[in-house]
Amino acid sequence: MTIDEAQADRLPKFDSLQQQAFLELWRTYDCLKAEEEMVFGEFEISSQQYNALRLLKTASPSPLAVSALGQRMITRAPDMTRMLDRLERQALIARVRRDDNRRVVEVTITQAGSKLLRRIAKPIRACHQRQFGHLPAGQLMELIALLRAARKRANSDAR
Amino acid sequence: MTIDEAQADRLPKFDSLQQQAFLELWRTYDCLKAEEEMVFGEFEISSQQYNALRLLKTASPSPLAVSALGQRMITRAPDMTRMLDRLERQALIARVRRDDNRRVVEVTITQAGSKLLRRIAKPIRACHQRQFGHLPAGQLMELIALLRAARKRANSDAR
DNA sequence: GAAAAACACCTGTTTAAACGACTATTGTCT
DNA sequence: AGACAATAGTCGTTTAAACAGGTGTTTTTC
Repeated sequence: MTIDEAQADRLPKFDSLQQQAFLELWRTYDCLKAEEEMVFGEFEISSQQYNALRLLKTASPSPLAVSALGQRMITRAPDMTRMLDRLERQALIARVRRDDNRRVVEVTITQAGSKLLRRIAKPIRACHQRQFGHLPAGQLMELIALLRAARKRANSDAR
Repeated sequence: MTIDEAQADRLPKFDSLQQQAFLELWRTYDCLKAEEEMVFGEFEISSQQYNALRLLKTASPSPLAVSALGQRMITRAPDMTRMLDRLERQALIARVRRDDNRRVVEVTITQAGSKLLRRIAKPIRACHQRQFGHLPAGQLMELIALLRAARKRANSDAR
């Protein structure tokens, strides 16, 4: 082992501020996500699926093409098909192939889907309330602004 | 459909601040995570595995029991065994069953593991620099503080 | 107007996550 | 000492994520 390696070997006890920020983001997200997923779990749905249903609900009564839906998802889903398969199996969405362009499949939320969304709304709101309710509105807005600012660069040149 | 349901049907265009905060957290995390995973991908490792290696490095030269390692992971891993299997297959860690308590398996990072950690250090630092470098230190510290504050409740009564 | 390119989605396959049940070892209680 | 409970890790199985390649459809190009 060279002297350089020996030096590099002792990792800094405190990471850079940037690294620390990422770790805190990770930890916090993970913590809150776990709680959220427990709520979704009771309704036999994943947060991704919930996200998709919400997007469909917002679009309704218009349908959304699979690709359009995919682009709007928060977490990029490389396999929309099978995710929609699962939602369809639960009768929460419906798919129809468009007639004037038979390549695209249009997705709509069903009544059952809307109903599920309504049933899940309150528990989810309560969950977020538990998570962030103890922070005053000013701090929340600040947090939101900072998170947006952090993403701004990433959105502009990367991705 | 009842009148109540019809009302509940139109979801609010703007969610509660709490919900908005969670969404921003999700989006930001997802965005940054994706970039980080590309870096890890070049080294054929996942962020979870990196996390484990770092913990082992911090403990070294002492070993860490599987359970101790599991508890320190950021994202709770319900299957340490197979994750360690993969690291062991890459010769990045070593496992030895403890003699005075043959139930526990002690894990140590190998030389190859340390070396990988050293090689990956710079690209990762650069990644976080790209992600957060454009924010002034004051804002970063504020972000860190807010993220910690958000977690505080979740840590105290839940989990 | 036929061939090639582009598009939108689907499918096959490999890999890892998740959940429980299971094995081996140690500690506790009478 | 022997039964019972607790602990530490492993393994089996189901389910979903990821990636690449494939199919049918439309648009473009010559």
